Amino acid sequence: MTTRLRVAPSPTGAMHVGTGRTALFNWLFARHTGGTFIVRIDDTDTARSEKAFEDDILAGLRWLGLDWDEGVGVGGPHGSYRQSDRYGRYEEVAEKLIAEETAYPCFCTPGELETRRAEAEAAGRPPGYDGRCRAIDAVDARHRRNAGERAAVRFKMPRPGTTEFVDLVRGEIRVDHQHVDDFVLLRSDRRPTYHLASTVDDVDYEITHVARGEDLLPSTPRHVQLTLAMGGKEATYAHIPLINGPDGKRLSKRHGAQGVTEYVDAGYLPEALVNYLSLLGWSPSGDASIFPVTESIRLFELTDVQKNPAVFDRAKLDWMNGEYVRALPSDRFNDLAAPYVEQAAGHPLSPEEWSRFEQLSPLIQERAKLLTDIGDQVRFLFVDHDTVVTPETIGIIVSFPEAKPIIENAIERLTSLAEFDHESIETSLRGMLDELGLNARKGLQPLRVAITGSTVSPPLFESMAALGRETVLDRLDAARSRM
RNA sequence: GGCCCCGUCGUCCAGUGGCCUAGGACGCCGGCCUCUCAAGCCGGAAACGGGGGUUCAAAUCCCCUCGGGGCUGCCA
Repeated sequence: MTTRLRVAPSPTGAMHVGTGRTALFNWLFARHTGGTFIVRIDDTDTARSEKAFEDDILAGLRWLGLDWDEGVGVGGPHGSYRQSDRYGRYEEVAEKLIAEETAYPCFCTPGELETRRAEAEAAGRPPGYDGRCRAIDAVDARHRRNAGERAAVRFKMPRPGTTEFVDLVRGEIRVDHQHVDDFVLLRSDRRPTYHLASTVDDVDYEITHVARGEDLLPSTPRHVQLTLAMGGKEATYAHIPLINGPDGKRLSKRHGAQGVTEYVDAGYLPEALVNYLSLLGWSPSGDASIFPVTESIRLFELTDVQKNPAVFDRAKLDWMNGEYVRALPSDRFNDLAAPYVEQAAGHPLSPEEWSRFEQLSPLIQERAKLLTDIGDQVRFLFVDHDTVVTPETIGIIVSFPEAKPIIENAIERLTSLAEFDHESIETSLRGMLDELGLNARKGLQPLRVAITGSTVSPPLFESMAALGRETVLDRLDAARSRM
């Protein structure tokens, strides 16, 4: 039997990293088993669904490299893969269940339900639906509906009864229907609820494995009973633990970035995020922590997924991203860096400016954790001396002992250099250090600040070579005259 | 409140009765290297929530307890 898995995001918000991880696990399992991965849009919440969110989610999936075989945008044998296109089908199922008396019309209004819920809670009774309309005779109910009375449709939860199923990550689960109320299938405006739409689609699309967030675990009995009532084949379930913030609470806005797009913008590489996410709740074996996604596909099993929730650790993601950035082929790194370099420069780069960057690029690559780190490291290459040699930087320069002789000596030596390359500069300036009796640690800092405007920079000799003699002397000169 | 799920270093994982004086990774601390910063190298602190059992032997099995999370909508 070939596996069919789906991810069914709801376009009521931007794509969350939790959605990304759930999608990743579904995708890994589909790829591991040679099955089919499907993307369906759960947009039955018409009030909150937005096309822009759908676009964000699809873009996020693509960015992560989670390609799908069937679904929105690629089509397939099951129609549009967008629930708002399938209202007719959901009504059809609901009516069929009413006819078979496994569902019934409910004439209670939202207001009535609300007051009864409040009463039940006050009295210490379970707040779920009390089943009032379940007792209405089917013929009477039909007359009332024919007469135009508004009704929702509720599922007749088999009672007494229990649902038992084997969850791939949690093992055997058993729930007494006593604790599951008669949930709404179709709203009184004829739109389906999540439970109906999702279950009907899973049955119609012949989904074999449903891997989703643990928050859906309590409603799984509803889904399996509904599936059975439809005469469908039960899927195998796997409930994946949620991702928490550092405080142990469900990951949310106050924990910082939670949208996949935010990670794109923050300069993360998709391979790094995928690698990191795959490790949240799962591990390939032993000690490996950096490994290609092909390795995850090879080894992934839903049964190996962790039961307990994981905390999203930004620091570890950052480290991992650095690993991936350093591992990039240099031309690939340059391509990725280009927009950040231009942004730092404030203008499109001329070929000459680009070659300045390229000279330094390997050293930048080693030092970048995030792509967004690049700008600050290269800005000094493209600005004029007034931006670098400011009153602030002069203040820092003069705070170093011997700053003045260092700068004067350097100007003299660099002016007379035959070749202005990294080796010549280094030889020359080390000669200066000897002459002044200074070690490199102390003696080079004033120059670094005068050249780059900061005490932290790429290696100095290479930076000078990339900048070119004229600019270097210009900055040193500006520094000397302002001290 | 009720129902369900979960509980190994700060964090993510390994560990499925003896190989555990509990292993790795991130982070943290210290050192080395070093022109700053990274990277790299070396070293260190750091956990089986608690209590009872079962067993020759328990992080691993059972019970209780405590703690955390989820659900409890005509949201998904």
